[in-house]
Amino acid sequence: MFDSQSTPPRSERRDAAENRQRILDAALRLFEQQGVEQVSMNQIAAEAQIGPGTLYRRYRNKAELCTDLMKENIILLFDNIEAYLNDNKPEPAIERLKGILNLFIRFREKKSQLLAGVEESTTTNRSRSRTHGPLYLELHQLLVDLFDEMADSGKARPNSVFKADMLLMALSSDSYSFQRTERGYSPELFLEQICLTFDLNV
Amino acid sequence: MFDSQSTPPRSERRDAAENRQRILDAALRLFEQQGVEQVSMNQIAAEAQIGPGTLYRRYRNKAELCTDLMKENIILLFDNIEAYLNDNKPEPAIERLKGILNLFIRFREKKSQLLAGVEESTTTNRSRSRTHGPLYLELHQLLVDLFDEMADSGKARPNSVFKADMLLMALSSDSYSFQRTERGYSPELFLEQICLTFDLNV
DNA sequence: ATGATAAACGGAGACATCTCCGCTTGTCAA
DNA sequence: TTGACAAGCGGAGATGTCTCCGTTTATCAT
Repeated sequence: MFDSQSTPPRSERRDAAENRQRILDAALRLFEQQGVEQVSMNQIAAEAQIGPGTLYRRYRNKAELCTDLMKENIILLFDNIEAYLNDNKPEPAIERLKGILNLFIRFREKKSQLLAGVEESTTTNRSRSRTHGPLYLELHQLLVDLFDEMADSGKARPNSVFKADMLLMALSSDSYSFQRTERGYSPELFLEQICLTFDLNV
Repeated sequence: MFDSQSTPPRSERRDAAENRQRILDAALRLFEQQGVEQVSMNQIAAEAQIGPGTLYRRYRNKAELCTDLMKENIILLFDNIEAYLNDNKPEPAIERLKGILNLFIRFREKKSQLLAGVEESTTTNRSRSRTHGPLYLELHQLLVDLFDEMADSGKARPNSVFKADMLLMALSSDSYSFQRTERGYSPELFLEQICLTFDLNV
């Protein structure tokens, strides 16, 4: 699912592989020192001792780089979710949904900076990086399935795709960090409010 | 409410006023020709025949410039809303809320480009232009009041401030244009889905 | 009028994004 | 091996954002 660029069709050239690693190392180093936000593509190229062109050949923007850096963590997140879902099969869909939201919010807390980097969408970028990344798509599908399951044994069915879109919007870096910092919500209170607002209660 | 920079404390210098007009004219011209997105601050400065420094002195970024260009339209929007609220005092709060959402969506349709410009928030910009502009704040207050009114005569009360934040998030340029273009919703269907999702029904 | 003063100007320049294209280098078939 | 060639490299440069600061200019009290 997430190996689309780490395992290209036919073997990566040796020098290219080395540069990839240099980039990843350099980025991680700089991100730790100065914060994701503050580091420019230029700096990363310099730190990795490659030209800007080489960097941009591989990653069209910082968001893609961050996504690559997060790959492992994203896989872990989905492993967690899968395990959670397996352990809680008998729970009602709504309960499992809450569980997933909880896992995602913890994930967001732990990796807030890089995750913000992943979702960063400079208006200049033609493609909607946020909504088209694997993280979004995968989560979206998960939510849609749960909403559909809830609707099956329920009454009226709001369009699950739309509902999932709105929920992910509400959980976006932008929204979440606004609520955390400006409105002063804790992760727990935030989740509670989300449940109230999106009608996710027993 | 919106005259904070068009009527400064003590009279604007004559040359400054002239430049302001040159900027506004130039921006409008270029925006029409090439689309808001495509026009750079540089181009605007050149077209207005002023230095970049002069442009940035007045508008810290394109979003501020767009806000200024939208001032009249924003005032008109709120006039419309006020009129609507006056004409529909007896309607239940939920009905009035829908009316407002409808007005806002029409507004968004009519001025989509400039409005996207207003909400543009390059991640580099420290200040959250979207959530701190007068448009957001005013709308937010309106929504909060209506939610509070609904809660008065209702049962449980989700935090109105939070709910309003989420609703505005859902109505943001990002979210709206995604639903319009990628999900293929018409303005009417979008509104309907919003009502379903946020539990705004008779 | 005129001079003091603060506001406004403008453009050089620091730094960022992103592309283009000639050069280099790994790879694989022969 | 080796040679052809696609893949990869790199840095100059186009364009953009945004700031700094020496210079100009409008305004107002005198």
